[in-house]
Amino acid sequence: MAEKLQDSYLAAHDQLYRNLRMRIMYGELRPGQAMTLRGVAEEFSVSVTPVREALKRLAAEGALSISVSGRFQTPALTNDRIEELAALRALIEVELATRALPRAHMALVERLQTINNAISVAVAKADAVTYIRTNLEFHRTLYLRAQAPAMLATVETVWLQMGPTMRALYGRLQRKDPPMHHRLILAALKAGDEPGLRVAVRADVTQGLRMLAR
Amino acid sequence: MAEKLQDSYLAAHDQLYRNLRMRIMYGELRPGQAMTLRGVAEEFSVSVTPVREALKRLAAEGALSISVSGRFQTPALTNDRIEELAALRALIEVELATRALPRAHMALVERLQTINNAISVAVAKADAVTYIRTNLEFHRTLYLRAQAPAMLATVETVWLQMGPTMRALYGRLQRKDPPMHHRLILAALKAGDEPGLRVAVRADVTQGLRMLAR
DNA sequence: TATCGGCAATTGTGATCACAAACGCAGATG
DNA sequence: CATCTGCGTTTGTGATCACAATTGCCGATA
Repeated sequence: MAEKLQDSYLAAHDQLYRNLRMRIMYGELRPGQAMTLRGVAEEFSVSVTPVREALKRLAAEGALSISVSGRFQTPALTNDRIEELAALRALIEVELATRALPRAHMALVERLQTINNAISVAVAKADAVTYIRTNLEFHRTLYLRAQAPAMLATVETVWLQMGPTMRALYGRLQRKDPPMHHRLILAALKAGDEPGLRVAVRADVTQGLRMLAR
Repeated sequence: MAEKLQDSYLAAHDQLYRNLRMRIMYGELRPGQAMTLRGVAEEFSVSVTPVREALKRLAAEGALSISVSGRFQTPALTNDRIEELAALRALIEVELATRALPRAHMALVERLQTINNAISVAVAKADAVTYIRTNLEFHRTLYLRAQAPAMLATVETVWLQMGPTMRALYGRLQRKDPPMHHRLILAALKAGDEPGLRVAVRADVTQGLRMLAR
């Protein structure tokens, strides 16, 4: 195999996948944005073969939609689908937070508070991409403690599908308030309050949905 | 594009994907079973290019695992991961059933009963593959009524990951009892009993987990 | 008999090419 | 001014090839 295993070398298609995945999940691409095999191939100076694998993989995860003729573009979600994805987030993330709670020590809460400060800065600067990235980092850091890799992978797929739409929503809303629900989450973590944690996580995840129903 | 759109022609890699996906989800492959690009290519009389796309896609969905050197094989799940996947099933399928309940009319219940009879036949014949397929068909038929395609797709991915393991489990257990929990589900559907439905679905989904903790 | 070393076969990766279908813009037509 | 018709360009698909790394088997050695 051409895949060098020494150190942490990654195959070309895997580098492409990770790079594009970040772009999509963190809202750097608008909904409906088209991508072509040769376009991406030229941008990354590779042939179309690894690009095809990366785009197909992203499409399989719902990060890209494929037109009937096979063209790739970021998905433009309907309101119904947004509601569904938000409900999935609520279901899974409440469970992940619950599983993380007994393992959440002070060091974790402090790390979360640091991330929370970064979120506040991003909000103040109205930097949508940084806001989305740090916000997801907050959630991921908490859920990593749940020791539930399959659940985390599933919810990350949901985040991925919502990426372009979240960018469009947050960019439109221009919210100015710091992350209120995150403070509730931190308080519940410190107090070991499981019911309170579940309510706080559910509220945080569902919050974005409310401003959709404008 | 080489993709003919007339009628319902599918690209070669898509045919491969669907075929292999069925094999895996319905337990026709054992855990840890290896697959090679050239092996599959020869079996389906195509080149390695479409095979690579199909296998990569399945790997992205967790239906196949990739070794450090890039080889493909069906996943051999740890007990922890099985517990996680069962918990995901419980979370999502309870929600899907709840959403399907208000739309579940008599015709649907009758279709479910027909499928249930087929399940009993498969159990009596100790046909693990048919049992798994018809059992999932029972669940899918119910959940289709929920009008929640993203949730259904997510839970199908979970089914996919558990396919080979379920085959190994059911093959070992040789259960003889007809689907008890399914009768409870049907009764709750007929009665419009949402709490009862949620309990029945959760029990049905978690049931397989218990015989794992032998 | 068990273990190690080495070589041949196997395997995944990425580049390149031909091909057919869809796209998109320009020009003709009403 | 709006709509349709062509035609060149763009795009995804699948086959093939060279390559490098892994695998696995066979024989040598202790």
